[in-house]
Amino acid sequence: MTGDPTRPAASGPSRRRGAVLEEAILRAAADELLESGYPGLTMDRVAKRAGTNKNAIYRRWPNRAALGVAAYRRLVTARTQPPDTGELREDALTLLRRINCDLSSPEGEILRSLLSSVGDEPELLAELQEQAGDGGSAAWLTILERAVARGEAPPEAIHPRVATAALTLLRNEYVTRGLGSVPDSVLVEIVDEVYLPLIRGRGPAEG
Amino acid sequence: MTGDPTRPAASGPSRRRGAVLEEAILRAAADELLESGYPGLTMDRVAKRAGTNKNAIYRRWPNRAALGVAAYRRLVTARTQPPDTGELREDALTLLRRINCDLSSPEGEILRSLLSSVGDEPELLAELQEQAGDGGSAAWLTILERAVARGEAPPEAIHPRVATAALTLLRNEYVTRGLGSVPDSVLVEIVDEVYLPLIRGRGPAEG
DNA sequence: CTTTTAGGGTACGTACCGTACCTTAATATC
DNA sequence: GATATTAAGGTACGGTACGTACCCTAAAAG
Repeated sequence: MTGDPTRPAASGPSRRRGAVLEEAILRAAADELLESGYPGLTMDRVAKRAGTNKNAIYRRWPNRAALGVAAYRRLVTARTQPPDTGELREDALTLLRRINCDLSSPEGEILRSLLSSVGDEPELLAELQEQAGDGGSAAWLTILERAVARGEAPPEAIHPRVATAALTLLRNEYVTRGLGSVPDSVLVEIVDEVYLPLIRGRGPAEG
Repeated sequence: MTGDPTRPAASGPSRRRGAVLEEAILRAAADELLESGYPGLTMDRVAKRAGTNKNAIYRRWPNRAALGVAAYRRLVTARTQPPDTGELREDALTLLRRINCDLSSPEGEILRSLLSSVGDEPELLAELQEQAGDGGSAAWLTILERAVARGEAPPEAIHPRVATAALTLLRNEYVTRGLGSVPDSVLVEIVDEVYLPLIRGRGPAEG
């Protein structure tokens, strides 16, 4: 095990600098995140894995939490494209299933542990939320707007808090139940018993 | 500063045992929680504050998280009695304001940090949830049932996930926004834009 | 070629968890 | 009342990890 693909085959003392080194550190940190989760992410191991030392890390990120957030960003590249099935119920379910899948994946667990560990650093928290939770907010508004255009939902339904209500309830399941993924029946229940009735209830009040 | 009110004025070597010592430890841990929050709760400091040593603690609780949960229990004694204003909207707002108050209190912050730190220990998590979040679930069902009895809400509205939807949205605000309390306008919005429309929408579908 | 910048190596200081070991006081048992 | 047992006190330790300091050296800038 002498060949380290991340370094140019130590023929001579080739020392990485700047962006190259930064990338190597982030790669190492992201790999550690995947293997051990955020609680298992240690500065020493990241430094070792990146083939550098803690100095280089602390020159770029002030502490472990900041590195964790930065490394997590490398893991989540996919942007959530809103589905378009022609029916609001199907759109909502699809979106919810997708998010459930994301949240129950290893990356999702990492995200959750990160979220819980940076609660006292608002900057990092905001950065995380930007990448994860609220990124989906736009998608929910989109499917709702399409439903309105089809006449499937009243225009009064278009409201950020309403649009993302299903997402919020799903997130709550994760907070409440701890580990593992949320069963599909719960997703269906959220859509049929809460989300759709809510949309309906925001229409013009019946006599 | 020689007088320590928690110990009988070291006249002779009076050694506390059993329940007395346990209470002293829990008091010390609860005080530390209030002063420094859960992240600042350390076994050494609790031992010192209780006038004992870590041995006595570890003989009772297996680790720091368990002690934290046990100590938190000492801080939350009040049980949530459901309001009864005669109107669903007022009941919901009152309940929501009460919970907002609880969550934004120092105890609420402790609860949140605890919740985030014991995510991997399902037993402790369940114990915490029992004391805090789901304790309110019954209250929400109660005010909803009363509204149904008054003819203010359709009987179909009685559903656990529906009843606690407002609570869930409020909790989400805390998770999303980090520190501080949630402004009252948000509570009103949750009730008027989500909770009440949801209740209405679960009535018999019009035309 | 010299100066500046930034990475490498390493050793610390500190904090904290959880454990081990022995001593000693308080209770239980005879 | 004497003795055995239980549990608390005191203390030191091993282990881990964060964050810092120092000095040396390679790479880039001038």
